[in-house]
Amino acid sequence: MTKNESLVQKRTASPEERRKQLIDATITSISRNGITGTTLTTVTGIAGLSLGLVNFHFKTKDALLVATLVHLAAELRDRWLETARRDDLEPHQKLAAIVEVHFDGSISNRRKLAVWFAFFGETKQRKSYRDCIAALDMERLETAIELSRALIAQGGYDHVNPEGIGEALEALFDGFWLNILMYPARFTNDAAKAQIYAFLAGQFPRHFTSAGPG
Amino acid sequence: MTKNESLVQKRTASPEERRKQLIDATITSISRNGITGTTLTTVTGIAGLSLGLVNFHFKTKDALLVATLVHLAAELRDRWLETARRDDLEPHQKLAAIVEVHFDGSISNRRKLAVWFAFFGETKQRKSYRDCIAALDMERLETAIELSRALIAQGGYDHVNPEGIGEALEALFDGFWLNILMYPARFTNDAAKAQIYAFLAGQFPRHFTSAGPG
DNA sequence: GCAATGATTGAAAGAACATTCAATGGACGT
DNA sequence: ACGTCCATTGAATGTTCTTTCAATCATTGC
Repeated sequence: MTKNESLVQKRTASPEERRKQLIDATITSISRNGITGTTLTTVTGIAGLSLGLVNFHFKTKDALLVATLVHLAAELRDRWLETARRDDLEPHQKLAAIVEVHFDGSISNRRKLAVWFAFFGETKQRKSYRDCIAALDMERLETAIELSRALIAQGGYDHVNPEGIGEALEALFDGFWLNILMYPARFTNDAAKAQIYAFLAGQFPRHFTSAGPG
Repeated sequence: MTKNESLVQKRTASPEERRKQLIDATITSISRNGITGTTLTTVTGIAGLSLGLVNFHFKTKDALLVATLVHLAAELRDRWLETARRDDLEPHQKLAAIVEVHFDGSISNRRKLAVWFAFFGETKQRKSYRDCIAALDMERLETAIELSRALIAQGGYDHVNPEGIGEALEALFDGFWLNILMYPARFTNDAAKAQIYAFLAGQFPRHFTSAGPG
């Protein structure tokens, strides 16, 4: 009795729905068990689906992992590109918007960060992971360099090196992410933003204060 | 014939020697194959030893992995503590020395960085990894904060937050390491040092220039 | 030389895993 | 109501990997 507590989940769903559901379960599993401890059994267990479904919707386990990374990468890219493309913003406001996106709680939380670093750890080995992340990182790096160049022209910052700013921002994004993942009691999204603004204020004092875009 | 090209390796060696040799092979294997692709067969194959030896010198595979991380962590800690303890150096020189150690080629190379990030990716799961790294990171963070405090007192930097400097340095170390691992063509040890000095020059202009300690 | 001790080997056992697939079930059009 | 199509299930398969262990070998002390 009490057999059928239906409405919880329909037995069949569209492939897109199931794929999304399995990707979501993969994120949860990697954040809980690491990539080593993530098996098709843990993923389907979390999703409440049967073992065989992964190989039906994705061909292989590896394809599921790649799809998971692509999902996260696309989500992040969409979010920051959205603001970088607005033409009602000044360069320094766009730079600030990119910072805000990277430390927004919907992007920068331990569940998702655990997945990023799980893949970083495997990166040397898996070319497909590399390629997927590299394109996004380089696009972001080039964007930050362009915005820095515009700022240097605007503000007469003669001794500032735009490539250096871009590279330092990449390092700060990844570095704060890692520390937020590992030491959440000590490192928070707000503190990360504050430190990055302090860095930018040191380089572009007429456009940034330690509190944000000036 | 040509059976015995001896002198290459004695058949038996001291446990310490073998442990060191196996840890070294583990680093190589993780950097080549990732942590997922690292098996006792790949490790012993690289070391030129037989499969059973790992379980003789370490009890389990997991113990070998932990020992590998401990080895790297101890190496790094010894190196930077050595300079941080010297009493012939000024605070800003000690800070600079810590930066130099972290981006010295014997510490910051892709072979070893791959191992660090392989473990970071697994960190949430494996408590022993966490503990081993956390102690080192916090010790380094507190040291940087202390040095910043001394610098602030010396230089009259009223608006600088020492905790923030320490946290930003942690992020910059990890972030540049990750980018050196992933994009060695774009990110180098020298460029990382230059950017970190630029950051410090922004905060402590009377003690640092973009070229290093002033 | 000769035991005795400890290191080394590799085959075998046992566990965990990805993948396959034949059988089942449900939704939807007619 | 019925048939078709596709999603779903989970037992079975075959592979890979860690761990064990009995046999072998080298070294060291006597």
